[in-house]
Amino acid sequence: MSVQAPLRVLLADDERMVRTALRAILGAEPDMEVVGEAATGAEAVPLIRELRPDIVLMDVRMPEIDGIRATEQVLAGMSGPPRIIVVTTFENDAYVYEALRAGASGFLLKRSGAEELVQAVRLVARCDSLLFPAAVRALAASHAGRRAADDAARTLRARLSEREQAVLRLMTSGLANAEIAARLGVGPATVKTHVAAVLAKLGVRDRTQAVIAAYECGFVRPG
Amino acid sequence: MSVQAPLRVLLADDERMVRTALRAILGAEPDMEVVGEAATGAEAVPLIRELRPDIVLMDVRMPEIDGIRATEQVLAGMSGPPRIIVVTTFENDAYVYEALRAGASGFLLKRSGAEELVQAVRLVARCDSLLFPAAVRALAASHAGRRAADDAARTLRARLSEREQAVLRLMTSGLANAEIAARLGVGPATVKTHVAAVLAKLGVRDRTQAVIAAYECGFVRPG
DNA sequence: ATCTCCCTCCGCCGCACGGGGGAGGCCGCC
DNA sequence: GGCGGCCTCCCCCGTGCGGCGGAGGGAGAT
Repeated sequence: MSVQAPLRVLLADDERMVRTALRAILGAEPDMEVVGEAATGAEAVPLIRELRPDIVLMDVRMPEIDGIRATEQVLAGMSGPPRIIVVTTFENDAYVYEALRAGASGFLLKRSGAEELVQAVRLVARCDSLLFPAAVRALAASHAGRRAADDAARTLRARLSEREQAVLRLMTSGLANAEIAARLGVGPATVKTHVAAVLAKLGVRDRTQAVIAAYECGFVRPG
Repeated sequence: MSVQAPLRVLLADDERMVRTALRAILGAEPDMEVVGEAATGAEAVPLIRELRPDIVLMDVRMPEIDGIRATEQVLAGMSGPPRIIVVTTFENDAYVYEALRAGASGFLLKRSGAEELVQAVRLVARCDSLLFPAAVRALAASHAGRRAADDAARTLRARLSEREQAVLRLMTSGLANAEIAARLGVGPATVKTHVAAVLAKLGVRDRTQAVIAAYECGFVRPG
């Protein structure tokens, strides 16, 4: 149950060393697999269409077609497109904004540590929210944010069975397992099973993290 | 620790029977106390200023001054004003909207059951968010919503000590007590103490409910 | 007909969590 | 000086939670 299919990641960066480094970091994670590399935006777009990775780490500055445009093209021309994390060196607000407008699911700085990178990939894969550098949070209120959140909620709904969604919803109401069982008219053991499934599918440790994920994904909305 | 000072509630409704009913319902709760009643808006405003209740249940339709205006006047003329829940018979969107504009913290229908009523009072007392009837949710994205949420976050910040806020913030990151302890550079026992304080002050049962409250209050914002 | 997924439920187990109660040091307020 | 709030930390204890493994039945796909 914990050994789901690994996350298939594609790297798009013009610097070979960066790609090597990313591959090393992500390859060390048992649940991730780098399925392809591209050195330019023009290379990346068809490769992504062919390989259909779960996640793309997309550099902003690339020859021929930059990362923002490549993101646009990928998202425009695919059904069930991958989640794209835009990677850049500088905290340039314009880039962040454009990346969001283009439909990127995440934004990451190259100076980020390995741990942060891995976390970001997992989080985006889990619910494709866009909440990494603080800079993004401020902008998230705009259109791009809403669209991405709705999108996230949809994919989350798709991944969870109906019963699991119901359980998650009740979890986000602060109910304990026994209370959820009473509400749904099933046994406590059944609820435990569903909760375990939700935790596994969301890739989280406990119910608190599940509730957080539900909020961050827009699966539930705060008042 | 669970026996904090009871919530001091004031009732403003022109129908005596309604007041009696509300008093009966709220009086049955060990943590609530009805400290006063008013039959008109004109009566209510000075009474609220004098008694300084935590919560006001304010009817919309009242003689002399209606509930909306009374709400405005109370909030305009007091420091540390009470949280006002506007009560009405009909799901009239205009009323909801006006109530929010006036600064009400909650909106409740008279047809609500006793359970929903006490829940609403507790929730508003806890974090004065505004999320009861589904009708409110739709409007909450507007200015009034933002303002109230900011307000809520402020009062929440005021109630929690600095350390407690830090702990709550880390809780909303999905961290366990031991991890929080590591981040803050203190012992696990200390974190447990802070967590217990947060739970008590928020009036919730466990860390999951605390995280939910934090989101609902706008203490943390989703991506 | 077989396979897979979902829903239902069972046991066992370890542990983090939360409740209760206590304690010492620090600071600011009255 | 005393009192209260905050931060720090300790004990014990019960239990809800989550991990692990198993099981049966029903629906739909191929």
